Amino acid sequence: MARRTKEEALETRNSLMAAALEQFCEKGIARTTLSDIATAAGVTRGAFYWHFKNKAELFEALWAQLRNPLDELADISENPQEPQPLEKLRELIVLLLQMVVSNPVHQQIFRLMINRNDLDGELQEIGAHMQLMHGQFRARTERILINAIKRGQLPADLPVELAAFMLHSMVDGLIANWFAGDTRVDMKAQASVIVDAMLVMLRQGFGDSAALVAESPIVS
Amino acid sequence: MARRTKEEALETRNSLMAAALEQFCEKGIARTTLSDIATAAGVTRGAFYWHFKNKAELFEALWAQLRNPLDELADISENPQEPQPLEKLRELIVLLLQMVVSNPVHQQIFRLMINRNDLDGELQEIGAHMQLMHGQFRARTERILINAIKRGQLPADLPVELAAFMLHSMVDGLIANWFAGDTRVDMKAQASVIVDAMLVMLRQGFGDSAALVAESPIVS
DNA sequence: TGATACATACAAACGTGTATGTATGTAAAT
DNA sequence: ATTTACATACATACACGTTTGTATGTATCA
Repeated sequence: MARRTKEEALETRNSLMAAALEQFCEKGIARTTLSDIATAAGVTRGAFYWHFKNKAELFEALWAQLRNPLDELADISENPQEPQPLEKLRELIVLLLQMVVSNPVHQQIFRLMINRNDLDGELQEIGAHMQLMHGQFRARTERILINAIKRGQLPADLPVELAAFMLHSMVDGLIANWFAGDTRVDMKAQASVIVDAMLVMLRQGFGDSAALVAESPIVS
Repeated sequence: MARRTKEEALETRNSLMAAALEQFCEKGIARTTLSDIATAAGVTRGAFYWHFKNKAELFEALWAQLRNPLDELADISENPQEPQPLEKLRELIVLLLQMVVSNPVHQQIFRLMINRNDLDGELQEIGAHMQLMHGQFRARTERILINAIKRGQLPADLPVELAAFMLHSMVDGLIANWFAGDTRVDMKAQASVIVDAMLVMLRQGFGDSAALVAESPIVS
């Protein structure tokens, strides 16, 4: 077979990207070959090289699509006038956790971000970009925490940098470990419980009294 | 040059392993070639193939050494008679965090464990083994939590599985994010503060009152 | 008829594994 | 104490499979 109509060509291009995404998530970017992608898409490498210069260009196109949901998510709660910043933060993290475990597209995004370490050569820029988004998320969390402090919803002496780092690390770890599959935890159902516990940590975990917790009996 | 004395041969073997470990941590296992290792060790691939069958065998030898510190760490607090399990858990996690940021050997271990996803082919067994150690750590945490509940140091209605999952995820995330380098947090100095906050979360984060935290003002 | 949308064929690079060469240590024979 | 014989500890060279990139062929759309 040979030349198709424009729509059919677009279809094969989309097939290539979809197949690539799937394989990237399964085996990682480095270990999926162009033949893998082409075969999975039902074409040959010829088709691939017609639509893309190389694997890096395809991944850039992929990432340009995939980052949209993340960008949207990031924009949700960036309002310094928000009267209930802590509640908004709660909703944001719950939403994030639930999306990751239920929405396959988001699963793919986060799988790629978790394995962003194997981005070499021309893909390093994208890896740096992921790193940047990662950092922006933390900065955003910090701003929300500061806003919450201003509004008396978090203690004034909360170490903001540290707290944001811990929050962010915990979310990352939860997602990564859920992906690793060593969990019998139903994260979709428990997301609220998880985030509530995190917020309690923010509100009561950093005072002077916190240091004595391990030694004393519970007060209930 | 050719045949050396036995001691010199052992030296080159050690050089190969040390060079390999360094490269593995830098570029990942998959992306370091046998030439990389040999060159970094100041020899050729001939020397490599004399001492090791292939990259997998070298990594197995490496891991056999590196897992020792982890095994020791795991054995520390496995005592059901421990009267202060929560305090022991606190010490364990603080120790873990501080070791990771200060001890280069432990850094290498955890770098390898974090990137255990790129273990393919013959190395999958080791990847599975790492996964297993990972799971055992969580099981151990669960047992400590149960012991702490028995001794009235944690609330009886604590969801043990979930709490252990969260603890574990947070530690993983902290280490991974600290490695990622996007942190101005001095984790060695703050380790105590971090773990104290985590324990507050365990003690007070899972009750019915926790769900209302985001909406109410702080009580201080 | 010419540009398009591929498939096919080919060349080059890279990494692995193995076969071979070789100088040296080492133990036994003399 | 030498010499001899062999195992050792590598370096070098080659054969192979795999992946990439490109060049070419070709049917079809427009």
